[in-house]
Amino acid sequence: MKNVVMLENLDHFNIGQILESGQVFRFEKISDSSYLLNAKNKLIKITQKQGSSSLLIYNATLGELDEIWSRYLDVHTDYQTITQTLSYKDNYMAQAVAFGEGVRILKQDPWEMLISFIISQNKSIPHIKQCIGNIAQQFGFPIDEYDENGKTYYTFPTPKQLSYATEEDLRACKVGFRAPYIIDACQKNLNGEIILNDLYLLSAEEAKESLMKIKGVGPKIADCILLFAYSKFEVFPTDVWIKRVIEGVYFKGKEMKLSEIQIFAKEYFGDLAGYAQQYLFFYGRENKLFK
DNA sequence: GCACAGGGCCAAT
DNA sequence: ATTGGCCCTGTG
Repeated sequence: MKNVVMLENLDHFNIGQILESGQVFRFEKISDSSYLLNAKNKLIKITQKQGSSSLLIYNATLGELDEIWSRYLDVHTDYQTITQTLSYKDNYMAQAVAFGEGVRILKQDPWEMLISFIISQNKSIPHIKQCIGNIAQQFGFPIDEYDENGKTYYTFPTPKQLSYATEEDLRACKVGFRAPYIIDACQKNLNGEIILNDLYLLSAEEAKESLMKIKGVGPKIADCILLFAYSKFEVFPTDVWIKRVIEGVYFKGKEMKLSEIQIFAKEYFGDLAGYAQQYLFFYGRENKLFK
């Protein structure tokens, strides 16, 4: 990791909060201020000192910073307006934003998001990470060795690479009943039934409909893909955590249907729903609220 | 040790 | 529209 580049004057940017907010799975914390991040077929180390507005990215060049990482890390979005608008909504939202002041929504790879969130269903985050790691190790390419621990890291497999996996192979990666879903995603991708790059151009609604043709992709998983890969910020992925938070904060603890929560979020948060979801998720989960 | 839930979805009522 | 079952693992 000899190349290092620096990003300065970042506000509303906390790499720890960004990575720990449940949107990304291929990272590990290696010290109080450093993370290893496996993305874009590369392994980088990101260091941000406590409270600092600058970032060091190891194993990256200036060219890669411009062409890859500034977009991936969403450094050009103005979060001042977003956080302010949401904070004015209500007191609870203001607390959530204050707690997760440095959260940003990454622009990740659609294929990796598709498979990752198919795996995510009815699993806890550590388990999701483990399965994705297993799959990368089995079907991806090795990348740089990280010389501080001598461990080998792997790229996320392409659709072609992953299509060589049998159901048995996938089950060996501990994905369980999701194995046929992953196979279906590979097939629909390779035979052109779904062209992931085309979904950028569609509305969130159209793109969601398309994603849900894949087995194992329901409304929640489709919304996660739309938000974390396609930057469709008007969606509101509603999982058990968010459901409990919304019920607790906005409906006096009354049990609500998913469809009702979707309608509420769209109406209340508008085109910032995706950001709102991310702050609420991070706040609720880190503090084990409404459990 | 064992019940339970985990960033849900499918298939059968 | 509603509900049971699901691979597997960490937690209490």
